[in-house]
Amino acid sequence: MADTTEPRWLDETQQEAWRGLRAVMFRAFPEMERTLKAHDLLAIHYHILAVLSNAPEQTLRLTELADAANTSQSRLTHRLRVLVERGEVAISEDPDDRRAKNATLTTAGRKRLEHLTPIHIEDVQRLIFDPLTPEQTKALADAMTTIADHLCQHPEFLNPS
Amino acid sequence: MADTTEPRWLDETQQEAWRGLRAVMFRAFPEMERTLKAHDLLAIHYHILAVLSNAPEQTLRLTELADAANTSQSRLTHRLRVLVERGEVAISEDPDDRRAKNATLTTAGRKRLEHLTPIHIEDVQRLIFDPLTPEQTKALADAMTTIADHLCQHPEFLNPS
DNA sequence: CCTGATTGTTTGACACATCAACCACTAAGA
DNA sequence: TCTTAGTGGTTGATGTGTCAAACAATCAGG
Repeated sequence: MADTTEPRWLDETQQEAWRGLRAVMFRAFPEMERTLKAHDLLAIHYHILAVLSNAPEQTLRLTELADAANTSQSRLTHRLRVLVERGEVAISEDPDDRRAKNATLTTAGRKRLEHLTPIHIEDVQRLIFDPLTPEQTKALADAMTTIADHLCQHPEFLNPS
Repeated sequence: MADTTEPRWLDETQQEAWRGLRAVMFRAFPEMERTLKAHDLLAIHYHILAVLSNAPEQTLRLTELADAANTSQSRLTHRLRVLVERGEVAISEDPDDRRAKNATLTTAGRKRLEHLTPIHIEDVQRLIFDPLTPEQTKALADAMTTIADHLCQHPEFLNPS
């Protein structure tokens, strides 16, 4: 049966915000991806390395890694293969739960990350933050954090997941 | 030769903003895509229809359409095929420039869009705007517009393009 | 008019993302 | 300890995005 409630149309401000978000999403992110690709890495590869480097012992359970890298487990498995083959990440069985595995950043992985980080950060500054005043940056952080928290705290909002 | 200038590290606020942007990018957008997919449409298909519906005569040159939909021409060609097959978009040769083609929204396409828009808008509200105060929304629009303008006005910032 | 450069669009090969189905293991209840 | 449900992770088929290369039409110079 059809939903007869009136659609919640976007107001002027929301339309602006939404247009801008899409432009950033579909222009800035692919651009960063291209830069990383020139160094034989996908953005997701980079983020896997980055997330691991911030983890205690440089190690994370795969499920946590997938979550922290904003990706699905299946995608993580697929992309991780390359990093393991290159010796930049090592996988080990978890002693406490034999279903689980842990991923650890290797020395080679760390080296790779340290080399790439300045390059990637420069893209982020150039494409995202350069045009913003400090006040705009602060406001952006505030809004994005609010949205992100809402997304993560209400996973039931997401479809099959 | 190595670049010896110090990398422009992200400060605390920038890191927050960047983390949030990535979370939204990699959680909210795919979620919207899933909703549209349940209606046999990719997000890009939806946006093609939406952009056309706002164009004068519901018609746009393919290059302009690609730009307005934040996508590459090649991707546009590929995805347009489906919409043309379904009779939701019509392609016609441009009389003035025989290289060019124009895309027009058909009645069927318009119907399709009108049906889908409330569904998609609801996702946008739910996943993006619901947790924000009007002030946060305004600030978000301001920041995103600034970034997006900067991106579009400096296409030379983008790689091969 | 030629010529070369540029613009508008299409094509095909390949790599990647997605999803559902799957296997292995753990946990909770009877 | 059997059973069933749930969790952690992997797999493979399928469709999509990307890129470089192509093509055709126009434009600018000589």
